[in-house]
Amino acid sequence: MLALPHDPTCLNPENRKPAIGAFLLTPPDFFEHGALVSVLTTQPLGRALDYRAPEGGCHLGAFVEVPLGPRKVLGVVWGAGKGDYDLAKVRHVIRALDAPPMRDEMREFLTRAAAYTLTPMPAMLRLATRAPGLGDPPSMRKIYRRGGAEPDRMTDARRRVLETLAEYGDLSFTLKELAEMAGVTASVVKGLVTQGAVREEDSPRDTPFGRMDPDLPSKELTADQAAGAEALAAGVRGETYGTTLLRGVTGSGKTEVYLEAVAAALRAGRQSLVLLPEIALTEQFFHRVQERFGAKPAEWHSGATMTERRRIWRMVGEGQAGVVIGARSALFLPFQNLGLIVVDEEHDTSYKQEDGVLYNARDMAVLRAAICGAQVVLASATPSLETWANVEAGKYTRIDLASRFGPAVMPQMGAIDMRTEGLPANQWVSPTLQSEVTKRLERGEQAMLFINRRGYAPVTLCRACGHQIACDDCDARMVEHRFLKRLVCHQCGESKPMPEVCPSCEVEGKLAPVGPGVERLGEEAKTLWPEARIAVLSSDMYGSARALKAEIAGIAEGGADIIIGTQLVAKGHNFPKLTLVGVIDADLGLTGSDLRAAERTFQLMRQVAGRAGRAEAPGAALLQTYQPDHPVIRAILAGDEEKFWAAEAGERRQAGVPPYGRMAGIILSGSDVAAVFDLGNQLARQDGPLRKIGAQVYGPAPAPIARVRGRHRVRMLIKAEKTAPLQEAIARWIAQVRLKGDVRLAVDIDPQSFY
DNA sequence: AGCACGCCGACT
DNA sequence: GTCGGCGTGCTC
Repeated sequence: MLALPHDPTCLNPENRKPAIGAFLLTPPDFFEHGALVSVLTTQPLGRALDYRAPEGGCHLGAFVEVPLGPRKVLGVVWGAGKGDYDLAKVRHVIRALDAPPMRDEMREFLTRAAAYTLTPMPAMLRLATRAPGLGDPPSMRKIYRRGGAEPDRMTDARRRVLETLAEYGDLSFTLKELAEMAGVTASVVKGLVTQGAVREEDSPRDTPFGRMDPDLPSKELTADQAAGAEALAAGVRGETYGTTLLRGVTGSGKTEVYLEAVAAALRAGRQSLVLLPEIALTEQFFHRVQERFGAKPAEWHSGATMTERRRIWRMVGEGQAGVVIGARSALFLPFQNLGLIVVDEEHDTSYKQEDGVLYNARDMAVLRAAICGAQVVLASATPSLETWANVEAGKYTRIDLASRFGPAVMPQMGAIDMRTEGLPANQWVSPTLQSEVTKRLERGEQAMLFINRRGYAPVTLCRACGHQIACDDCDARMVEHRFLKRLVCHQCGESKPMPEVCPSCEVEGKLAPVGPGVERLGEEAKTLWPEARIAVLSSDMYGSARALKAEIAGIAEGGADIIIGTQLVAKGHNFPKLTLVGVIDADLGLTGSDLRAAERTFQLMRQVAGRAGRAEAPGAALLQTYQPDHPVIRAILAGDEEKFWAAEAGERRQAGVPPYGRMAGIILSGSDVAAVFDLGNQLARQDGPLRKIGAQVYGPAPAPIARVRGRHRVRMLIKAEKTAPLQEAIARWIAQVRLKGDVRLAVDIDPQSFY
């Protein structure tokens, strides 16, 4: 059976069997010149190809350049050649690249991750070779150190240069650095080079990361935190696989605690990876890490430059980067000696999304750690039900952190029953919420209004003919963004200017916004509190992530009285002066048939509410709802998390859905609706391989957004028992059909949302 | 993924 | 008659 990230019993290194492919058993680790090797390329070929080892031979796992037709492509030596191809046609590897070979554990990780997510191996390999300039020789620069000779004539300037070099012993400098430190011009140094008193050398531009010192004084930990930190550190010292849920609300010191696990890994000489959702990769966070360890960690994220990426990839691979802080793709860096993976905000749904390959970084972190004998820390204030269930099942251990400020940090929760508020049309702040906000403003405190909808209004309706403006390429309504003066499609990002006349009936001046968005709420707030400083925070209103983060920092320091924000305000930012959070539409997300809706709403509400209040200024959270008796709303109000999870777990167990059953989503897409549905129906008819494992197929049905970027989308859903070998069955099932034309088929194992 | 080969429509 | 559409197949 396949090792499943949700099932650590399969991941125990002791009962782990060599997983996929017999070549992993005992392949030779070096191939002499001319020997047959099997090379996996990043081209979508579906299998590895045989080549002959290059002059000088190559190691197992070596990164190589191979000829493929008229082209040269990147590949990895995956094992001994199979010899099943006409030997006369087998070509030679062009060269082995100047990079440490891929380790066995990385090849095993990629193989098992590919099998789990049903991803073709070449696509998987691409994730692990995303280093720019992998094939290039290391980039060089000139450095200067003391040479053997003495200068013919000693001058003041020359003496200063030689003294500087003597003072710093065996350190070396660039020309600019040395000249600056000695207070001379570059020509003085050049003169000494000619004399042989200073030596000019080539040195790799990619330099190791600064040594992280685990023994610098850490922040003082409470007894509770210290105990948690020690438990995590003990796990790391054990040098075996294990996963721990580290649970604690904002302000409980989660970060300090897991940084002690990082310290333990550093002391043991092992590397650590801290995964954060992209949005949480803030300057502030890096400062904390630098403060704790006295040096900058490697930062791997989408905004990193080519030079930074190349340096990190190389240094991680040479073991010269002790701590990497990164977004999900950092999981595929070539760690040599990984001892710890922290997944912060483990419940965050952005860990699961596509960059070509559909995988959940949290689950892949567990898989990777299990393979290389590392510890995993899953940190969250509001863990996912999967993690909660794994704790209940005894697969993960659990550490709870109490708040530093005592239990009072969770704000007082209340519902505002919108059925009795008598709110006029086109207004969304109820009188009750309005007066509560006014109270905070009078006390000089901050209030936040939360609405999880970007833009001005979600729907633009023609009052003359009833037409709703939709995207030309998608079956989605376009959202007015008054800030941008445009209509935007939230599916494909397409936008167009706000029209004057209805595109359907061409009547002028009858287009009307319907429903609230964050911008419209901002407008309402301005009329309700004309004196207040109001900040509207939405990801699309700032040119760059940096600008947004700067804005948030300004607001946190008191730059606004009322904060109006979308989901992004719920993530990781502290607003110390904030004492009231008003949730405009707590019901949003409760409707629909998405099984995870309750979980997501619960987590989001807890997070937003968690922004309000500190020990010295207790907070309150008010939920505007039309369904105050809805079980999820009641659970949120009661603040009884354990009860909520237990109830939610019960319902999912009953329904046989994750994490108590297994699911997979199939997305078929193409420009011709009929062709896409034909394929779906054909798959539904030929469900033998799925029936054999007791799995059921639902669909085909149009996807929630049935057309995106001009491509029609059809969804199918597969449900199976937890122990069923789902991936193998799906692989056999889809192998029965051939894709014609531009029809595409994607498999989504453990989908985040399923309709 | 690329690139070549190959078999049917509208043009100099 | 040929130029060119993109369906099918191959790359060690």
